Amino acid sequence: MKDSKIKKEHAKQNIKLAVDNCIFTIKDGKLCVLLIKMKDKLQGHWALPGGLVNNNETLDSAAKRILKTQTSVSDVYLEQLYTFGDVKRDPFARVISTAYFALVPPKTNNIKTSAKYSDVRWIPVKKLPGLAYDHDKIAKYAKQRLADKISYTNAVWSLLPTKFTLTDLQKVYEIILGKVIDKRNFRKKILALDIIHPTSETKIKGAHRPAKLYEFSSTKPKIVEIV
Amino acid sequence: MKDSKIKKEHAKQNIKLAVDNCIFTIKDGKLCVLLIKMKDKLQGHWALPGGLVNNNETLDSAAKRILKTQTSVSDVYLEQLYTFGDVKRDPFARVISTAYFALVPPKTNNIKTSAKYSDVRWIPVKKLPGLAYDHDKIAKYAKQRLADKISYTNAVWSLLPTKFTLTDLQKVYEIILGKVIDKRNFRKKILALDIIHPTSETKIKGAHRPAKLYEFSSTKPKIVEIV
DNA sequence: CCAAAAGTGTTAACGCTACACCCATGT
DNA sequence: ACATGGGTGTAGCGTTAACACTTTTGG
Repeated sequence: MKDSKIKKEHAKQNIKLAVDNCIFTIKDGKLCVLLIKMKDKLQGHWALPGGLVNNNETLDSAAKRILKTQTSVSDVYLEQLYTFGDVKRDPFARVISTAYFALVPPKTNNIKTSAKYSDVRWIPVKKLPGLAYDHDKIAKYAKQRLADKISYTNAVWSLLPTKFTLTDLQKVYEIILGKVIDKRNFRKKILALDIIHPTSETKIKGAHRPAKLYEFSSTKPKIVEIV
Repeated sequence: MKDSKIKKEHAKQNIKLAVDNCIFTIKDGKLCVLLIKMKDKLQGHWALPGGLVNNNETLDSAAKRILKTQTSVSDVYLEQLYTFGDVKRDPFARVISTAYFALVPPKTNNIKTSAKYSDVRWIPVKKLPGLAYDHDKIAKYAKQRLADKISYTNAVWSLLPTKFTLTDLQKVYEIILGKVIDKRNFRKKILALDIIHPTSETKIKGAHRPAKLYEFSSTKPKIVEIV
């Protein structure tokens, strides 16, 4: 009895290590997550793009490599989110997964399926299908982190094109935080922070006054109180 | 050439998964970290208590088990910190480690070395020796998280005995944040938050007015703006 | 009576919130 | 001229930061 317990504790570790990426963008005024559709096991299910870590790469580079291989998305700033270690999170094997998340600008539409999956798509977070493994949990966690993050950093820059109007910017905040924001207060605050500045260009769209286009002064990560 | 690369990528994953715990307390007015002194490999070096995850346990329970086994510390709320995945962080093998951190009250002095290590001790963070592996990095990260955490939650309760004076409480904040705080403003703010309440007891210590003893109204995690 | 820490209020500056109208454009 | 979204200011309120003296005790 005692022996078997000791034996169990000292059994050779047989755990696989994976990363999963939760990538957000804003598309058609909606917050979307990048999902892949699975082929073999769990066929037809949607999941976050993820995979096993190679022996000779860091976690960060594994996340980057897997994202690129599975979806063709590259050059994004991936940030580690959390490591999910429940014993049964993967029904086929013991796999622990470190989740990463990132924000990409809306133009990132050059997503491509790899041979390993049957589809890649941006899915609105409000219409997420049930995801494979514990990816629902990961996505929920990531969404919360996103809301926190844009509230106290300038991270929102990576969800916008290089030039944008103040209304565009405000909409991003409203979509992610899920609430309406007062236009005058928002502008006052964001301009006072000195993280964006106007360009000489304007955006003409429809029968109304053209909007001034702004750009971010710096895309270096910066802590600021925004909302 | 191309073949060897593909082979490498598809090589069987051979990575071990560990947890490391960064446990804080306040001792003699100093912020301290719980360290173990190593016996075999890296003999004589200090390190955070850590070890490999078992096949049939979650990450959280691994952290708890390892902390108890190596130091006899139990019943603490461990929170996941970050997962460190550099390729060379462990010079002997490829080991990825998920770090946890926790705060314990100063009375936790019943720490005991296990046979596997030669010592366990509370070491002031200001006097940390160079630690084994990448544990310096982990400890630094944990210290930052601690400062953040006590600033916007009631987590500080787990660093104090059940009854404490307002001066005790203020000292904890000053030690962790590394700055002096105005006594009147601090008291006003902390009392307005309604997370502590006075008891009928006082603490008499030395030739001066006795201090009222307080307790926490709740030890449930709670988000509050403190400093 | 002296030393040592406990305890206690007020004021000024700042930031946040709420709120409504005119502007520039295309049709 | 009208419809549409762009753009702007202010007043009241609450929060924060700065600041110094009295109280209670033991020796």
